[in-house]
Amino acid sequence: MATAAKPARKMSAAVAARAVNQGGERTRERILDVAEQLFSEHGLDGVSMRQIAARACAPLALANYHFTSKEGLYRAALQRRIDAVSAERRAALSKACDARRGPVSIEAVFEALARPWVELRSRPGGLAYTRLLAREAGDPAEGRRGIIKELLDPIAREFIVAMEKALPHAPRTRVNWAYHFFIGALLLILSNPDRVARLSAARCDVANDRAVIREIVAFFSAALMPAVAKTPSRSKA
Amino acid sequence: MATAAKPARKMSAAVAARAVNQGGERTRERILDVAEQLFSEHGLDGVSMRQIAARACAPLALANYHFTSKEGLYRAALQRRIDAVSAERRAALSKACDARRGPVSIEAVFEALARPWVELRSRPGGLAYTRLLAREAGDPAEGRRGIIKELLDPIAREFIVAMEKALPHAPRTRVNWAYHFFIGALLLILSNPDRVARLSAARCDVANDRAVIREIVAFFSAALMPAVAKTPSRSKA
DNA sequence: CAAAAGTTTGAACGAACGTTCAAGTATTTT
DNA sequence: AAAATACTTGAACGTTCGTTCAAACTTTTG
Repeated sequence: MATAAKPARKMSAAVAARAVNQGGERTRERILDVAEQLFSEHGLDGVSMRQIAARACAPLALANYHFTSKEGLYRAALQRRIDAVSAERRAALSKACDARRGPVSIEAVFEALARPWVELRSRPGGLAYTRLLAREAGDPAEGRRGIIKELLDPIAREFIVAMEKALPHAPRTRVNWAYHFFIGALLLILSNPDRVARLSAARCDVANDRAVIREIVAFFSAALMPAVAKTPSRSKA
Repeated sequence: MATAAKPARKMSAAVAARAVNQGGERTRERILDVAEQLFSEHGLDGVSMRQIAARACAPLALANYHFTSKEGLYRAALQRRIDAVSAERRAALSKACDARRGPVSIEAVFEALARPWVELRSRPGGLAYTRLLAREAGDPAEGRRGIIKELLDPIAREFIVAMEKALPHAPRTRVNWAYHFFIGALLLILSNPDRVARLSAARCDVANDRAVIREIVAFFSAALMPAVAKTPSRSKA
C-alpha cells in the first residue's frame, strides 16, 4: 500500500531527465526540503502536514500523494541524504584502515566518524538534516520507528570494529563505551549547539567545523591512547 | 494570570498536612506523575492533555485548572524534581572541592556531575524524569522555552568552574569542550539507552548504575589527565 | 453555622489535525 | 490520436486538539 503511490516509472532513458525535472519531481523535492527544515526544528509531532504544504507552496493532498502519510514523509526526509553521508564516512573509514602504514590510527577513525556530519552543516540544507537525524537518534521512541536501526546501525558496527582494530590492546568494553560517548557528544553539538555557545560563549567555537572536529577527535583519542603517545600540549605545564 | 490558579494557601500549620493530602494536592501529583511518564516517552507535542488526564483518572479540565496550560504542565513536570537533584549534585561537588586534601580531583567532579542523574533512574519515577529532562536538554527548540537555561545553566557553570579548578594547567578551551562532551555522552545514555544496548549488547551494561558511572568518569578523566599520571598500559607504544 | 476560598466535574467551544476522494491537467506509452 | 499513467488540485471527511465555562462539591475561614 505504501508503494502504490510511487511505482517505478517506465520510460526511455533519453527523455527521463526532462520528464523528471518538469514532472512532479521538483515539487516533491521542495516538499522534502521544507519537511526537513520543519521536522528538524519541531520534531515529528510538532509540525503539521498543512504547515509543510503551505511553506512548500503545494496543495496539502500532494504531500500525501507523494509520501502516503506523515510518517512516510518523515522517513523520506531522513532517507534522502543518508546514503551520501554514509558513503562519505565509509570512504574515510576504509582509507583510515587500508592505509599503507600498517596500524590503524584511532584519530583517523574518529575523524571519519565525525567529519562528514560536521561538515554537512555548511552545505545547503545540511544543518537542518543533521539536526533532524540527531533528534531522531536521541529520541527514546526511536526504536519504535526503527529508522535509526535501519539507516545507521550497520555503519555504527563497522566503526566499532575499526576502533577495536585501532586499539587492539584496549579492553573491548571500554572501546564500546567510547563509541557511544563519542556519538553522544557529537549528537549534542549537532542538535543543540546553542546551549554549548550559551555556556562557553567565546571559548567553544561550535560553529567552526575545523575546530569542532579537531577538539572532539583530539579529546576522545586522548582518552583511549596509551599515555606515552600523548602530546604534552602547549599549555604552561 | 499563570499564578491566579494556584494562590498560596493561608492556613494554620497544624491542619496543613491533612488538608494537603486530602485536598487537591494528591490528584495534582498524580497528574504530574502521568505527565512525567508520557512526556518523557513521546515529547511535549506527542501527548495530549486528554491522554494525561485519562491515565491519571482525572477530568480533563482539572489539569488546566492546576497548571493553566499544556506547557505549564510540562514546565511543572520538569521543575518538580530538579531542586532535589541539583542539591544532590551541589553537595557532591562541594564535597569534592572543599576536601581536606588540597587539590580538587577531576574524577570527583565528574562523579558529582553524573551520579545523581544516573542513580535517579532506579528511584520510582526517576527513569521517566531523566528521560524527560534529557529530551528537553537535547531539543534544538529548547532555547525558545528557556526551561533548561533557567533550571540547569547555573549549576552547569559551577561545574565548569570546578573542572577548571581541578585542572589548573589544562587549556580552558579544552575543559569547556570536555564538559559538553560529557553532558552529551550522559544525555545519550539517559535518553536512549536502547541503542547503546542494541549495538553493544552484553559489552555495555547500560542499566547498571555503578558500571555506567565508573566507565564515564574513568573515560573522561583519562582524556583530561596529564599524560604522566596515566597508567602506562601495555600497548604497542 | 454562614461566607469564602479552593477543588472537581461534565459539557461545550472553535480550531486544527491526518487522511481521503473525485475531478482535473499534464505527460508518456501504444 | 487514443489510451494509460503520472501528477495536481480544492473540498470534504471524521477525529482530536487545547482551552474555557458554569455549576457543583469540599474544605478553610470568620
